[in-house]
Amino acid sequence: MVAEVLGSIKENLKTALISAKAEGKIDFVSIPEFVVEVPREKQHGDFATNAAMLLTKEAKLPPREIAKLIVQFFPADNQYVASLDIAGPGFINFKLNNSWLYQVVPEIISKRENYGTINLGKGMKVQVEFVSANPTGLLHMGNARGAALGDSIANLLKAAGYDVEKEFYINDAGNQIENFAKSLEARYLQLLGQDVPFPDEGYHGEDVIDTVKLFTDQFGDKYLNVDVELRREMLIKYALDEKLNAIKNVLKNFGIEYDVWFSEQSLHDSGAIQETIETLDERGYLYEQEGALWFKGTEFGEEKDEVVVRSNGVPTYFAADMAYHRNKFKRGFKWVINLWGADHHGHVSRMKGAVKAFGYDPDQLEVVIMQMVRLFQGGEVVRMSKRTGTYITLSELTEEVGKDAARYFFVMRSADSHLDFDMDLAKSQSQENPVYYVQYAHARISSILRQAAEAGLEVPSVEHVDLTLLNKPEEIELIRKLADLPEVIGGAAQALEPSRMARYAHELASQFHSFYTVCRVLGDEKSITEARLILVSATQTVLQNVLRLIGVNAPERM
RNA sequence: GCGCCCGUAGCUCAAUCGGAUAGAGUAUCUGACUACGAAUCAGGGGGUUGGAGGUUCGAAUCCUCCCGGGCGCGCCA
Repeated sequence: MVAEVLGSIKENLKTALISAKAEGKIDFVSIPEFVVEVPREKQHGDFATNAAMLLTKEAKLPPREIAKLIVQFFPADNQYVASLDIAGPGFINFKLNNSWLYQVVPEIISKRENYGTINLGKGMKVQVEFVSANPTGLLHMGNARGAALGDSIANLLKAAGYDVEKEFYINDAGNQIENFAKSLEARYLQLLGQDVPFPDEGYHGEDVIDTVKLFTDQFGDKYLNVDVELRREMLIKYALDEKLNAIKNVLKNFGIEYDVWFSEQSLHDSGAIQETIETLDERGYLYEQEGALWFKGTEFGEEKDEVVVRSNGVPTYFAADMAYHRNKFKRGFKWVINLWGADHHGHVSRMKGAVKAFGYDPDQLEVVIMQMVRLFQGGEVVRMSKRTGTYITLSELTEEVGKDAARYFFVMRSADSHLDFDMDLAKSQSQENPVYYVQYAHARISSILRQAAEAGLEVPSVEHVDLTLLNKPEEIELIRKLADLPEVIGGAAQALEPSRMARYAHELASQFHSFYTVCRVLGDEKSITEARLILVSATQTVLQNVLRLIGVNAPERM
């Protein structure tokens, strides 16, 4: 509905300018890309445009003069616009009549869980890859942030009409896997009473010992006196499987299901890496130096070239990553989105360089960089270190804080700001905790509808109710908020910013609470009760839709 | 040293393509529960947007320099 209103205003603004030009009042070649938006200040009307100011240079007239002309020539028959005002340096403010708002409510009631979706993506194939942690340990707070953000971004893009696939890239190859194998081996031998040193660069976490215990429960000392290679192979095979399953489970408990789990090792096995290297070589982007094979990153604006095959013949992680991204584009994704931690930001431009080398548009690859998470507990920073094993895992987070609060906290902040995660606040079941504010609004609504049902009052069907009875400021404002959802989803999807949805959820809840304080739903006048029941039901739907996008539950009681 | 991100109210953060008087939450102060859930609402105070220049009708936003914090800069991933 907002889209229709905006469209009609934009159209009429253009008509006004063209009419003014035809009358010789103003001269310009083309109409600039002006915006019609909701002003920050309510007193500036329902919508405002900067069109007049943008034309200043070209028309060689002061902005307020142009604004006067626009107002003068603005078609009088626009069904939504009640009045126009010129304000400030040359803004034109529109005041609307409320007719369009009363059309929003039935729209929500009829679309229900689909209200808010828009067809921005037109079915474009998009891939969102996130978390993609090494299967050598447990997921930590950083992974958790990536999980919450990535899943919400995927949900947003789906709601905006994209054809989305969620993918987890399993880093199950390379040096860290060998390192992991050595750690497992050391723990295994230690467990069997051997006095062997633990590798310096090994994985010190307790969970590695747990994994080896499980292995030993099953196989005992079967691999004590065998070839080192075989022992490591069996250990790593078992451990990767076990770790990956653990990761899948933890993410599932966090409300996240992937479409594809993609193994790095499979790129080695299938020859995809070799093929990628050959392709780059054929195109002349590789050269040999000091026994290694290098990618000419500098030809794509990089600071330096990168090794793709080491002098020992083993391809680097970068080689695998190139093959992986080539594979993504070969699968037909038109928009490839990666969520990376800030510690990987240095890889963005070289990955884009690689994409370009394959002949794809580097802009089709979009890397969302998220900054580090700092954990606070008892007002103090908790240092997290994988080496020493002192870190909060995602499963501990889910258990202690709960999925809803945790996901809300991660999504609440934009990805590129450092996140201070306050454990105590997230855990607290008090008014300080923002997630309850939103959920409480939903619980309140559920309670009203429950009591209405008990009293034999069902939510009536819209066509039999006079919605214009909803005319108090709190009611109008609430409907207004409900009307914004599609636009908010569109903006958040394009900007890849799920934090906007958390903010919207909070604003909507706030508007509902204000309404609730002023307007009694279950009252004496039947016609008003009916209209308000519909409004409340519509609000419930919108709250549910928004919370679903960010993976937070909408409880009926709390 | 070079590159990227960040610096906004006491604290945690917004501000969508450069727009109007920089907004929320929290903390603090004042007020509201004898009908739908007070995990709520209404209101007050709180700012040189790290600093200095510049660009223009207009800058938290863009440019230059400086200060402070984080993260990178490997034949690791």
